[in-house]
Amino acid sequence: MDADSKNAASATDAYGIPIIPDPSDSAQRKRQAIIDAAAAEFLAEGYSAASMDTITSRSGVSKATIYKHFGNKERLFLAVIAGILPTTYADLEPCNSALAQAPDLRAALIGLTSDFATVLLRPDIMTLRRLVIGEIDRFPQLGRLWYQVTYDMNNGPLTEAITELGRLGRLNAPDPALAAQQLIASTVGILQLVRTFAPDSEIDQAELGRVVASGVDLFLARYAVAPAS
Amino acid sequence: MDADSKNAASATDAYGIPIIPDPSDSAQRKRQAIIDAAAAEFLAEGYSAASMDTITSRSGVSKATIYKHFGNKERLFLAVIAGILPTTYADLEPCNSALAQAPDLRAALIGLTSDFATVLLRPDIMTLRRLVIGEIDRFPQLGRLWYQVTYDMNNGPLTEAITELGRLGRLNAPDPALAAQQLIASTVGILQLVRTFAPDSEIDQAELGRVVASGVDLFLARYAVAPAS
DNA sequence: GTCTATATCAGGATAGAC
DNA sequence: GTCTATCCTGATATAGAC
Repeated sequence: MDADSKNAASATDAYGIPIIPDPSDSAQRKRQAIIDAAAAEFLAEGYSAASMDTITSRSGVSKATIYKHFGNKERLFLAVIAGILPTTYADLEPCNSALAQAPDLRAALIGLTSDFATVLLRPDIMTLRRLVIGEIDRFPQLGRLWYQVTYDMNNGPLTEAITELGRLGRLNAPDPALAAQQLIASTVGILQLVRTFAPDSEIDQAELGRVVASGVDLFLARYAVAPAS
Repeated sequence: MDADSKNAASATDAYGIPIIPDPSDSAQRKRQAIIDAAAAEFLAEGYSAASMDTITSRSGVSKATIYKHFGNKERLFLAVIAGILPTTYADLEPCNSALAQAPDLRAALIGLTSDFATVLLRPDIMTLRRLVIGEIDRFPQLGRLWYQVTYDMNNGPLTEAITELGRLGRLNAPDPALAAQQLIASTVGILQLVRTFAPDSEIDQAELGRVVASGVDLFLARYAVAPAS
């Protein structure tokens, strides 16, 4: 389709300067095709039942190429999961910074936890989560990676926000890290637990709102500083 | 070692009455040996990586016998897990009934959730839990079974206790089922979540007590009826 | 770097004697 | 009911040409 390494030596940019392509340009595309095919297969079948033959046919690349790139099945699996994990949580980033300044704290917390729940309950993320949990004993690295990603994306920023709200005199949480865990657990965690064992259950928006609101009220009943009334 | 079906026809009890043994007495013992060996193999390797050959050697029974008893690998797996699940939760039964009459509600809730946590965080139960979660897509029945067992053993009785405490005027929980989920989630759930992804981490009793107590305080801050003070 | 063709072996499952 | 011996498919991984 596009320029390949074969004719790359004669290609020039707008200034007539030869474009030196990454010698592994085609290799990179193949590498990505392998990763995509492998991800689909691993998510559908799990690690052990996944077949390198199936990954080979779906990727359109020969099996020998896969082994040249990734060495063996374990390394391919780790590369695939480690590549997927951070990107799935990327949707959660923006919602934390404004929390400390929100005029209506309850509404802000409900919005935050609802966003968390909506992302984390997505079927593809739940499937990935089940896969990682099931393979933790075989791949302990994935547990550490999962912990780091969820901490950086969820618990870490939330803990900081709770600390800041404490400084502002709006919350009274002696242990902000634990308070953050409690807020997550009593909102997202409840819904996640049910969905973990019931993969095909629909995400009922009304139930989501009800559980999340009740969890936020639980949190505020314990940690909110009573306004002058 | 012991009496087998071969010489059973001549065995008599204390009254001289011939003991008619269950014709499948030896078969039952073999069946149990298969289940034990299979449980060890499945818990160690997962479903797909578990080997019927390994189960065969460890059980001391021939492979053909295993297939006569259980038909195929899937049915063996389901029989094993369905057999283990209820027994692992049997340790939780007694602690619920006395809850409504406890003089010190906070202490009683801390004791209850501590017992829950101590059992559910046991490494063998965590391993079983990871296995079931990882195989949910292949065996949706296990998800329903898991839900039923945990509901009957945990959430159900706890919901009833909260309802009863509401009738007694000691709690004010408009949705007892949700309140029960919140109590579990913000105590056991937090510890379980961490251990799910960190299989080798020790269960720190001090941390357990701290998290459980804080979760109970969270629960009571929202639902306890203030005593006359 | 990439492919075709193949080595090598373990997997689940069964036939048939006893 | 139980065993021994075996079938056959599919698995991961590699050798060697281009």
